[in-house]
Amino acid sequence: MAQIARVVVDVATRQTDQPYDYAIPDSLTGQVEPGMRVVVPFGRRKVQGFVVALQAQADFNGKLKPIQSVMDLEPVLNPELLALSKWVAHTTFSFWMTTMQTMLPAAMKASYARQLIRTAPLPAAGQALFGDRDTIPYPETLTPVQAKQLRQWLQQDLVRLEYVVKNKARAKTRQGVRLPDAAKLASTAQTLSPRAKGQRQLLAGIQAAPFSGALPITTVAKQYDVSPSVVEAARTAGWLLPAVIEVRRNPLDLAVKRDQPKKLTADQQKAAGQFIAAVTERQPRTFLLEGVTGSGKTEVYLQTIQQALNQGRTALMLVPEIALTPQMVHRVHARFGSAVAVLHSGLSDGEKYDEWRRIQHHQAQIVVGARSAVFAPLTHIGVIIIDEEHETSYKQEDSPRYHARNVALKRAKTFHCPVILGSATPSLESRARAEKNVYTLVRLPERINRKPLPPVHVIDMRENTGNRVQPDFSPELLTALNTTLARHEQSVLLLNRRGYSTQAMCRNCGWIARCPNCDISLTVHRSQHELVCHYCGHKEPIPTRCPVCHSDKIRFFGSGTEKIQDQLQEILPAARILRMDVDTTRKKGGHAKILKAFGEQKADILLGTQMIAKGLDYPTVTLVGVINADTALGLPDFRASERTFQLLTQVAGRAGRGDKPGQVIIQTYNPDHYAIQYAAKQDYEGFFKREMFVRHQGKYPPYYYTVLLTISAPQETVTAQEAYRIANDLKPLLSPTAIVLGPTPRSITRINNRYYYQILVKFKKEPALGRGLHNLLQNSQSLIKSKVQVAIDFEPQQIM
DNA sequence: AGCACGCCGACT
DNA sequence: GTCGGCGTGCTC
Repeated sequence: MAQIARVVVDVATRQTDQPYDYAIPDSLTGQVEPGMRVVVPFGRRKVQGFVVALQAQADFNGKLKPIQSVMDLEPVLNPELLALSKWVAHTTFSFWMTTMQTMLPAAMKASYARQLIRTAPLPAAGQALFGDRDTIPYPETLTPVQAKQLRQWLQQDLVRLEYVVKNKARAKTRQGVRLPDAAKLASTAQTLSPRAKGQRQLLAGIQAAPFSGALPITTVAKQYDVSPSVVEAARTAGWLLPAVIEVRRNPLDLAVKRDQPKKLTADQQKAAGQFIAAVTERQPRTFLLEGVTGSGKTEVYLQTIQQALNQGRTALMLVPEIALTPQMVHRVHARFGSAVAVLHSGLSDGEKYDEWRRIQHHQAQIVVGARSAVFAPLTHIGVIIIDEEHETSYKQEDSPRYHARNVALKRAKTFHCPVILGSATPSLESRARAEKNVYTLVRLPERINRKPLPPVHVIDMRENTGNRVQPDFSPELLTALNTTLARHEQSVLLLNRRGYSTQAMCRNCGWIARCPNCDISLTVHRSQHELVCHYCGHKEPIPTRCPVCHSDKIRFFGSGTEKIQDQLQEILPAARILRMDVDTTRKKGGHAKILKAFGEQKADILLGTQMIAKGLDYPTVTLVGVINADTALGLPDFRASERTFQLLTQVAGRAGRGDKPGQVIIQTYNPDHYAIQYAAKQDYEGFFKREMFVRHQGKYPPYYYTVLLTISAPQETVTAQEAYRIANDLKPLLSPTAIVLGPTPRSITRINNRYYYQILVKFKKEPALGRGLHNLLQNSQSLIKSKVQVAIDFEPQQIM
């Protein structure tokens, strides 16, 4: 008989990252299962914990405390997810508790409260504190005098301190009614006042055609053609019984018009055929679907999903957050209706919780969502699709630093199902695996409409710099913008830099506005009348005089989207310009709103950061302009070329999707750079070969694995010291083929008054490294007192 | 993460 | 003497 529960507690630290044994009290026998949340005493407090196993015997040699209560009626993590959470924790060097919480909707994260309970009469000061209540929330602020008093009362047992674990997750409910038994209903006819006309009508209606179960008041009113207040009255009178109804907060418009599978082109058919066979035969294979923009990947996905459903299986489809547009969601929804659950950041916590529950209760067989949807509680998965697989947003940047692609591959192995990775510009890692036949390469080389890709002009911005009236616009781009405008067609302009200006500088003495907390200059946000730090969020007013030399010659350098918008408006006064960046899309739905306005042709030019490059599919766009293709190229990251190529290729694909021919203009100071050259030719395979050579030379992925250690502390000397110590501890663990770069200060060494140093390890095969890194974290406890933090990132996406 | 325990300097 | 400063170590 299992009397012991092993519980991982909600205290995310290295020391407590392990299961603790708890006794299952008699009152809870049979109610505790692995994967359930429980409330347990931990030290003096009460905390939430996850039951990870049941045992007959305790591992712990001491007195066990009992579980206080069980938070769930059924496990929130099924055995597959429980095992997966452990695997993710281990492979990403994060806490088990954290990975389990990551799998659940935010609404299920516990919140904690302390409360004071009066157990005996208190002196006057206590009366003031408690008033006429015996239980009060723990006061937010206490004066030293109050604190001292409270301590005394606690010691004298006049007051008790209690810890409460709160479960935030609540299904949304509505007031409803259900029917009493037939006899009661029949007797009501006599007791009802003759003047209660409405209630009589309702009663007659119900007797003629009774409803079953519980229905919302409004539904009943509508069904029997009475006013809701009549139903309300019937409930108050007691002949309709009150009921609480769980309603689904509804993120999808359920009244969507259903569509049918489309006829596939020969290429699509060939691809879909392979996927469908793999789904049917339950092969745990990974496909890399390399398809140019507009080649109809989505239709292939949808038909593959259909096959999974036909087989009685479920399907998981991951899409980058930014591409999870209403258009995209609508498409899947139109095909599969209410079998689809959508998980993305646009939903409220409550909505996410509801969607999650629908999946858990098998009411949804298809999940479409961003990164974290990879943990959706689906069972019997028949296929996993990752669209735009090269997107860096599939890697979570903070702990747990998991890559959705790796998690998907792991789950696919468990479920014996295929994974389809789709992209027009696959990541080098994936494309290289296809080269080695680890993945099966499938190509969709042509656009569905057979339209050629639009011509791309690369403009050398080094020429005629001095002569240009508008330093940010080449004559070619201006002409194209003008003619497009004249033809009443739409343009998309990409500038990967938000704000107004990247620098505010004094022309007299050279002073530059810098962030007080970070080693970076402040960005000018003119509409906000502020200087903003894009790293820590620090804000200050724009100075009118130089704080050093007091001159008024403060000038702004480096153009951001705000400034370009101003300039553009000046050059093209007639143009209606929409700006889309983090600043204009911060509000919920802001993103969709701008896209909708542009789609309805309420603007001529859409100017924005890289978010405009993804998922935007408007046939009316005939001009795509890239104002500065070099922003990403200059970064000290080995993926700079890959990023640039992907971004340019993607944004170029936005032009000429309709009947009218499109064109693309790329402005650059590096016109000869291969990333720009291959992007202009839309030649992925060419770029792949060239970049593979570069990576081989530099000993970078996909030829080598990478692990990035980031060491940070409030003092730079401490940070450097610890970084060197860690590097020295690490080196003896490695074989001679491994390469250790650093420690080096990060390019922005100080952010939010913490200094960052990093160590990059490149290796091919290091069996001892994983263990070594885990030990390192284990021992890093000693670093806590000097406020040193160590973060380990396996296969980092950002190396800066 | 909290919280207790414990060991030292500054006060009612 | 004791109150409270924070350094150290534990929580089944």
